[in-house]
Amino acid sequence: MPVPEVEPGKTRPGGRTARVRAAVLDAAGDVLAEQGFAHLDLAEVARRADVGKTTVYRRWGTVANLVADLLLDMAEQSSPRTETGSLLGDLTANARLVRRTLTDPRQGALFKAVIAAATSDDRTAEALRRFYDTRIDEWAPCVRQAVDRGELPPGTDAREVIRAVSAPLYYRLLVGGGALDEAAADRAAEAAVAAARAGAYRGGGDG
Amino acid sequence: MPVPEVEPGKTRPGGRTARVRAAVLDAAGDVLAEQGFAHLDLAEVARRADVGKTTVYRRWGTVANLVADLLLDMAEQSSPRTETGSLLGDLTANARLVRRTLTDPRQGALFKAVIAAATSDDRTAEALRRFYDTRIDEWAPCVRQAVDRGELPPGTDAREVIRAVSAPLYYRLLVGGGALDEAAADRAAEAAVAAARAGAYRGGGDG
DNA sequence: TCCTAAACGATACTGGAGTTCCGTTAGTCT
DNA sequence: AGACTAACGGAACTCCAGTATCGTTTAGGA
Repeated sequence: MPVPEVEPGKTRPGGRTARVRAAVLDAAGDVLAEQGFAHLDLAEVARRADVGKTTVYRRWGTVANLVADLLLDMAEQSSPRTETGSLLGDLTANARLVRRTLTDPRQGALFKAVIAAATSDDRTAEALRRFYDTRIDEWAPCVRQAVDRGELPPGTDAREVIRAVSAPLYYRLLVGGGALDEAAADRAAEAAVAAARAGAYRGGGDG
Repeated sequence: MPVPEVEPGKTRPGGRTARVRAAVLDAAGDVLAEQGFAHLDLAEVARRADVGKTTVYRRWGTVANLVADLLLDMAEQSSPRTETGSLLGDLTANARLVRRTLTDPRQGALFKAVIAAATSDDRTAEALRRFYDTRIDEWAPCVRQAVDRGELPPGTDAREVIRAVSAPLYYRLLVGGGALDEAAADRAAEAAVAAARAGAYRGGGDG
């Protein structure tokens, strides 16, 4: 792959360039959701996006790059966090949001595909890590508030608690083990709260 | 793909056939561990296994099939569970075993690859699910013993507790969020015990 | 030990993913 | 408005993963 001095789309990001990017990312999402990461080929994405095959190969080049860009695009659309006043309420809201996302036909398949891509490409893995860092940062404050209220022991690692809510849901999505229903989401939140109360997440990073 | 009436390797499983299977699975594991699921091609596996390319395509046909067979092979080698007498001790032992497996260069990469393959192929997903069912069944008894001892509330879903130990470790392996060190393993076990004590895993399936 | 055919493997072939070339379209700047 | 060139896109090409063919080896049974 001949590396261009400046990658396309940077010096003239407006108009057509932006339209092409949007169309390609949209089509890529569709294909990933329908067929999974393994059967994704850029030619088909180009066809669906009504865009020249050459363009897709020039701007993204590999499946991994395309997926990484898709992830970047997804990270920009943030869904606001709800505040219920109690830790269990907040984490349950988070767990249900995650569950709803993962069980949505398009989004769920997309996440599976993105995670699969990240297992064999370092740049995609990095993009994925950043995506979740952003998401987790949005929710961490509710844990810190709980610490301030005295619901949780001081020194509790807020981000670790948020991850603890998601972990069992992703586990079900990727390796199985029961339905990904609302009861599972509620249980994930409940378990995270119980573990945090018991001090299992003390001592980590930020408090 | 012309489906044969009887798939190769079933009517004459001895001698050469078995040697070929072992060599191919071994080579496949190496390639998966080194390059990941995305860049796996059967021709290279054949080359490494010192086996005809035709043979690999005839017996396995697709990457997903090969990975599923590899998984079947892995499921047969069971590592015995240790008994420490306390729930936290048992689950910590389990968490550390899982962590050691996932951080081992070959095994860890292999698990990543297998999970990635399962995201886009139903048969691989089914094989993966069975693999974990077996593993989890091996460890579930220690939770039931804890229930009998009165350490956990009656009605606790044993398999769900075991999954709760693994979930955060797999989450770290696949989507990131901190090092996969022994402290993380110990924390996973501690959190699972705390959540189980609080009754977060009551009401599920077997008790 | 000998026979049958299951399974292997070397070789040649094919289709399509990814690349290159070059002409066309249209964003951006003055 | 006009010039400049970034970015797009059609078409032809390359290369190799996956397939087909057919002869060779060897497992399993008599």
